[in-house]
Amino acid sequence: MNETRDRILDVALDVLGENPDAGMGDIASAAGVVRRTVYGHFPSRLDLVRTLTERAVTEMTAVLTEINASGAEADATWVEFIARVWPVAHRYRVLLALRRGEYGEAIHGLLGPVDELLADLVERGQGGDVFAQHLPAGILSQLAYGLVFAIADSEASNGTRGARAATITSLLMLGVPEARAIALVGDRPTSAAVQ
Amino acid sequence: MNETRDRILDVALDVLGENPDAGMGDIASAAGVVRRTVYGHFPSRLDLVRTLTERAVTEMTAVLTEINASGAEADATWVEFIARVWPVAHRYRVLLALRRGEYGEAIHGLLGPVDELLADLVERGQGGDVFAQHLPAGILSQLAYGLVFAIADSEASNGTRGARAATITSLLMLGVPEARAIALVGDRPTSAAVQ
DNA sequence: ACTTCGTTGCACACTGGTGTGCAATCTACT
DNA sequence: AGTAGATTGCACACCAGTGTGCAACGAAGT
Repeated sequence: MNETRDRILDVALDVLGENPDAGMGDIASAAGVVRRTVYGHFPSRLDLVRTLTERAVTEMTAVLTEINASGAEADATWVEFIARVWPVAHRYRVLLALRRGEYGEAIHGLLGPVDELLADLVERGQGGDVFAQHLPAGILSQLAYGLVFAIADSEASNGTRGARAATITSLLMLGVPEARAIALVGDRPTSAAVQ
Repeated sequence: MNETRDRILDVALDVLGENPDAGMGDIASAAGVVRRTVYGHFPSRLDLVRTLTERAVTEMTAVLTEINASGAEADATWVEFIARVWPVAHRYRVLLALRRGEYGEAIHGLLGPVDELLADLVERGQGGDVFAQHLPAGILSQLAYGLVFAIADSEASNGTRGARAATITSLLMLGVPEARAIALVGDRPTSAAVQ
């Protein structure tokens, strides 16, 4: 029923992913629809972006709270999180870009819950001497998942290679020793399947 | 003689740093000058941005080639580089934002030499088993100095604290063990002066 | 006083994007 | 056939930013 609306949302994620400054017209034609139609579903550009963001936040918080409840060590939890989020990270990478710029304020607000969950996780890791403590949890968590999205963006994201690279790199940055990091990702069925 | 021109450049770095989408008008009034005057010095917005970038590239390549010639170990060289570049990193953080967006192509091209020098350094470190090898040198170097600028941006950059944090964090990400990383920055007179 | 040069203050044309209004059309369902 | 809802095709007003043209102004140096 809302098939057009959904298609617009999907396509918008792609188009904005390639160029965060793309206009409603670009999105419309990419969705095989006329500009006017897009405005029929989303009264303003901000509405579109906001909906997109809400979607992403919902998905991510769901994954995060679920994994967090498993009670595993912080670094293992982090690995699990990246593995689960990775398939959509590339699609949602636009959010990082959107956070600066016109709608920065709005996006930032919506992303709040995710930020909090991640900061809590990192703080837990720091408390257990699993993560490094040279930076406050709030900042370190931002940098770490910013890094993950940056890798997802950098076209080194071919297949599962990117996921492994992103996981290891972010773990290193969080202060996990290289040997432990490799052991952690090595444990994972996902990466075991690679080559 | 070119005192106005210089002031415009300085101020433009500030203004664009806070909002990469700021217009010529914003820059002009921030420089205490009329929009028309800015166009007198820089025929187009791109000219302004390009000049700014060239400035940054010149400074950075100078520092990098000088330090690189000292022949120290790759990780020590990296530490030295961050320490030397840090004072201006916050001012030049715009470049990272500017790299995406309208003039991305042009900026990216100008930044080429810096990218190469950094990639070479990281590659050298990887060859000597000083840096991790889970990612190609080109990408790893980009991520590492992107990280430095990100920290410079995140207002955790109060005083010399930020420099220390940025150095340690980037070293960790490059695969340097925490103990070694701390020893390296601990050696530096700059960070020794902190607290 | 005269000239030069940078600066100013308009006015202007142009572009590209946003958001709206409305009648016409198409499609699906009954 | 008839109706409802979504989609289309235009036209429009509007805004913000860019870049230009030109006459006037002001301070410096000669």
